[in-house]
Amino acid sequence: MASRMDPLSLEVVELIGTVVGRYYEEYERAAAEHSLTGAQARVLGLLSLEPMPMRRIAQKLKCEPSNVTGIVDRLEARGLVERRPDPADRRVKLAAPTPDGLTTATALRDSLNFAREPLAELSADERRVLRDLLRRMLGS
Amino acid sequence: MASRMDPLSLEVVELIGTVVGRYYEEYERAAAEHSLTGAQARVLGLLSLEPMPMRRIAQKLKCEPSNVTGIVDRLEARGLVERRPDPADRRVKLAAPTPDGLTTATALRDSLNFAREPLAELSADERRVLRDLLRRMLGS
DNA sequence: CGAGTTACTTGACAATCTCAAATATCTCGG
DNA sequence: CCGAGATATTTGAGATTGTCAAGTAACTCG
Repeated sequence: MASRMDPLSLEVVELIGTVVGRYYEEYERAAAEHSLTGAQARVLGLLSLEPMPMRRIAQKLKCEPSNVTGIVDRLEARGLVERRPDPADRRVKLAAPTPDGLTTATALRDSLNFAREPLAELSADERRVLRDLLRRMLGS
Repeated sequence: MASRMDPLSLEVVELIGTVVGRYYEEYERAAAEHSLTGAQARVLGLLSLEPMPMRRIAQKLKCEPSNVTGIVDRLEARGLVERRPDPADRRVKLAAPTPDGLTTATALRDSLNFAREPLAELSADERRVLRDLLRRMLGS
């Protein structure tokens, strides 16, 4: 039972919850700055790393493929993304960022302030410790 | 520019992004287990700590009060929450969990496994260090 | 008392999400 | 090679979440 967790672990979970809240808030703010919704920003960010089929976007977002159709539709309508045929399989449509989309994706990454402000509180040594603890927590 | 951030900070941000993703996933899963949406689970969780006016729920969720109306409507329709008059101000409606709502909120907290699994990797000492780093990062 | 503010709801609309069904294409056994 | 079944995407219906503007009721204060 979570209610039997020790107070220390409970506090850590509480703190992580706060981090999650701030991160999301910051992400939505950065997306809105570019007139994008959070979902649109996430898809554009994904595609800026590597074009991919609609289905794979759905897997990354953990949602139904039919949902991705609408999100990519809106990004395409704004000229940030385009659908290309997959030469190897005519069923597949590869979503890829346009030059405009790439620019927006980069600007979006740069305006995601979350990192700077909170991490500035920590020294390099502390950041290393934090990195190692997070790595172990995530089992990487 | 975020792109000029040092590699260490970039990695920490990346790791935090992963934590955020897993936490959200886990939260939605736990909510769905009780046939609740994420938003409904968040409101029920809030109210289980302390009944509060609609307006304050909106402030906590950082959304418009009109949005809260619908979410509380659905929780009320399921008998998990009730609206009570505020004796001090007849404009205000206090949302409070029913006994059923409290039970569900507790079950929800207990089924939120996020904490256990990842934190189990860390010793008590390490958890203390993590707590202190997160506290400082969040400026509490 | 009355003007202005505050709390909540309602209605219209957009975006996100799910599910079921339709279409086009691929794959593989026979 | 052909046809059955699987796969990729889209479409359409419907629920939920979110915004904004307008409406109603109740409070506050000069």
